[in-house]
Amino acid sequence: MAPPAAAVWPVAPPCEDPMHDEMTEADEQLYRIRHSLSHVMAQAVLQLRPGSTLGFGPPIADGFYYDFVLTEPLTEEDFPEIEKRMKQIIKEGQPFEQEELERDAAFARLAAMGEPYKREYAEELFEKKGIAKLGFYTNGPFLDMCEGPHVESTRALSKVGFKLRSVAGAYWRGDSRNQMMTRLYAWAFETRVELDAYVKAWKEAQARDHKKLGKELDLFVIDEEIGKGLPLWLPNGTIIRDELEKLAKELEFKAGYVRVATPHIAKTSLYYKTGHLPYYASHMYPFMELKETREGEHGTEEEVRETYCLRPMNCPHHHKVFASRPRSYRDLPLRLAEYGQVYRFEDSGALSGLLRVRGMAMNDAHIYCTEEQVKDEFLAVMKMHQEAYDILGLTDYYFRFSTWDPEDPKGKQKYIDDPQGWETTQRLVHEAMVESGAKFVIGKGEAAFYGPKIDVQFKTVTGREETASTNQLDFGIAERLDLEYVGPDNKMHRPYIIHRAPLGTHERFVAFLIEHYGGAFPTWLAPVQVRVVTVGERFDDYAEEVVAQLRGQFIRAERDKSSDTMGKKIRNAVTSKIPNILIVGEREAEDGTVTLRRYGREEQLTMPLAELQADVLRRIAARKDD
RNA sequence: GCCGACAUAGCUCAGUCGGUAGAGCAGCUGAUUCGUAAUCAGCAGGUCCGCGGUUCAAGUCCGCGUGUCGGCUCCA
Repeated sequence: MAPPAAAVWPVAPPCEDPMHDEMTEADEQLYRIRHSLSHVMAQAVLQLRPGSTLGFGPPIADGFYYDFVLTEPLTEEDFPEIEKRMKQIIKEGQPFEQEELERDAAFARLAAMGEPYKREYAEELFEKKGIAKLGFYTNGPFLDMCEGPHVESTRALSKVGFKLRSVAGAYWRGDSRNQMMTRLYAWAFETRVELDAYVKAWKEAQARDHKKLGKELDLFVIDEEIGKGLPLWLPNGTIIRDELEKLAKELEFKAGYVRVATPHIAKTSLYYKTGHLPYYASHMYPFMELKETREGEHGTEEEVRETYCLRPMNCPHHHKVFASRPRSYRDLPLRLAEYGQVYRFEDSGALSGLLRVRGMAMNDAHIYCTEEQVKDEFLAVMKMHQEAYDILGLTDYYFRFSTWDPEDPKGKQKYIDDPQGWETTQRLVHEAMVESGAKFVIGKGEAAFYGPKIDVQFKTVTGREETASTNQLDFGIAERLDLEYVGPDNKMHRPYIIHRAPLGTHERFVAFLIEHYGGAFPTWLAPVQVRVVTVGERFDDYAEEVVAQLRGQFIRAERDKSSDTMGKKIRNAVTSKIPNILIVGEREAEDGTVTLRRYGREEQLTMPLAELQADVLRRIAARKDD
C-alpha cells in the first residue's frame, strides 16, 4: 500500500479557509459567540418542538447552523418566535458550564440525554479517534455534547447581532444514506451594526446573481420543454460565449495547440475501454440502444445492437484523434483543443442556473507528452490560466490540489486502483505547482477518478464555492486505449496526458463573469458594444451612418430606433448596461462627430467618428476598457 | 435523488373569509422630436404551472405530478 498522499508530498500548511487569513483573536471570540448562539438556538427550538433530537451545530463563515430531527416541521414563519425565545434565553444570563467525562460516564450521560446522533458521534470519537474524555456543556436547561469553546454566559451575547436566515435539509453527516435532518442557518456577528451591514451587502449581492441578470440582459433561458439543466443561449449570451471562445483559441494558438472537432456521442464500448464506465455511469444520460433488424439467410430476423451514449467528457474522442496514426516522440507534445459539448446527468436537486447544468461546452484540450515534458507542459497550462484570468480581471479564487484518498471506503469505485500511478502523477503535479509559485491547498479525495487535479475554486455571489477551471494529469488511460509513440530509442512508450480547461465550461464560466462584472461587461465582451442615441429623429440618417461605419469595422453597434425621448433612450441603454453610448444631435451631425458616454462614468467626450472608432477598436483589441 | 419553500400577463408583483383576475414596467397604436436615467393618451395582453379531488362555486382548500429556488462542505 502506498502511504497517504498528504504524507508523501508535504506542502506548506494551508490555512483553514483559503479565502481568508488565519484565525486571529477577534475571530476566536466570534467563533465562541457563534458557537454559543447555536446552543441558544437549539434550546429555543427544543422549547418549540419538544422531543426533537440534535445533530451538529457548528459556527460557519457568517454565522452558525444547527441540525435537528424535528417532531414537527419548522418554516421561516417560525423564525420570529425562535428569535424571540433566543433573546429571552440571552436575557436570562445562563452560564455555560463545561464538564469532561470519561467513556462510561459519557455514555451514561448520553443515554440520559436520549440523543442518538450525539451518541453515534461519541462512539466514533472514542472508538476510532481514541479520545479519552468527552466534553459536555450546560447552559440553563440545555445540555449538549460539545467541544466548545463558549462564552461565559448567554449574557455575553446581549450585544451581538444575529438573524435566522433559512431552513434547509441536510443529511446526517452529509451522507445521503443517512437520516434527513432539518438545518436552521443563522447569520451572527459581534454587533448589530456589523450584522446589518452584512445583511445589506448580502442583499445587494443578490442583484448580481447570474440567474437574475441573465434574464434581465437576455443572455440565456432554461426551458422546461427542452429539459432541465439544458440552457438555451440567447443571441446576447451567445456573443459572450463566442468572445470567450475567440480568446481561448488565440491563447491556445500561441501556445502551440491544434484544434479538432469531434461528435457529441460515441459507442459505450469506447467508454468501457477508457474506464469511464462504470465509474461515471450514474452521471450519464441513459444510453441509446440501436436495434437493427436484418433479413437472415433463411428468412429469419437478426437483431444487431449498438449502444451509444451522450459523452460526459471529450477525452476518449481526443485520444482517438491521437491514435489516428502512429506518433513519434518528435510529434510531442501534441496539444489537441476543442470547445467540446458534453452532457452530464447531474442530480436534479443539484441543478442551478448556469452554474450546474446537464449540457455544457468545455474549454477542453488534451496534451500528450513524455514524462520529461509533463512538468513544463503543466507549468505552461498554469501560465495560460494566469493570462486568461488577468485579462478577465478575476482575482478572488484559489487553487486546490485535488488528490487521491487511498483510505476512501469507496476507493475502488471512486478511483483507478493503481497506487503507483497515483504516486507518480501526484509527485509530478506537486513539483509543477511548487515551481509555478502559485499558492494552493490540498483537497484530499477530490481527485478525478483517473488522476490528480488542480482545480480553481471560486465563490458565487450567493457564497457557494464552485470549481471554475481544472487541470488534470491522467495516467492509465494511455494503457487502456493502447496509446503510444515511438521514442528516440525506437521503442514504444506511453504518453502522459494532461487534461485542461482554463475557461472551464461556458455555462459556469459565463455565470461567474456575469456576477463578476455585475452584468456590465467590458466592451470586448458586451453583447451590444455601442448604442447610438439621437437627440431627435432629424438625426436618424446620421445615426445610421455612424452605425454602418462601426459595423463595417465589426463593432457591435446599433441605433435606438424607438420614438422615446432622449432621456428615456439613455436610461434604457444604461439599464441594459451598454458600455458605450453615442449621443448624436445637430452639433455632431454637422461636424461628423459623436458624443461618447461610457457606462458608469460621468464625463463625456465629443470627438470625430474616426477617433471614436479607433478608441473602441483599441479597447476591444486590448480586451480592456481603460 | 433527499428535505423545505415557492409557482398569477413577456418582467416584477398584488389578489382579504372560496364568489370566474389587477397594477407598474415591457409591447402595440397615435400624438410629441425633445441635448443627457422614465413625454402623453389609448389599446392589447391570462390554460392563475399541469392533472385530479372537495364544493352550488377553486387563483384561493386537499392530493399527485412538473419546474424553480435554498440546502444536503466547512465535522461535539
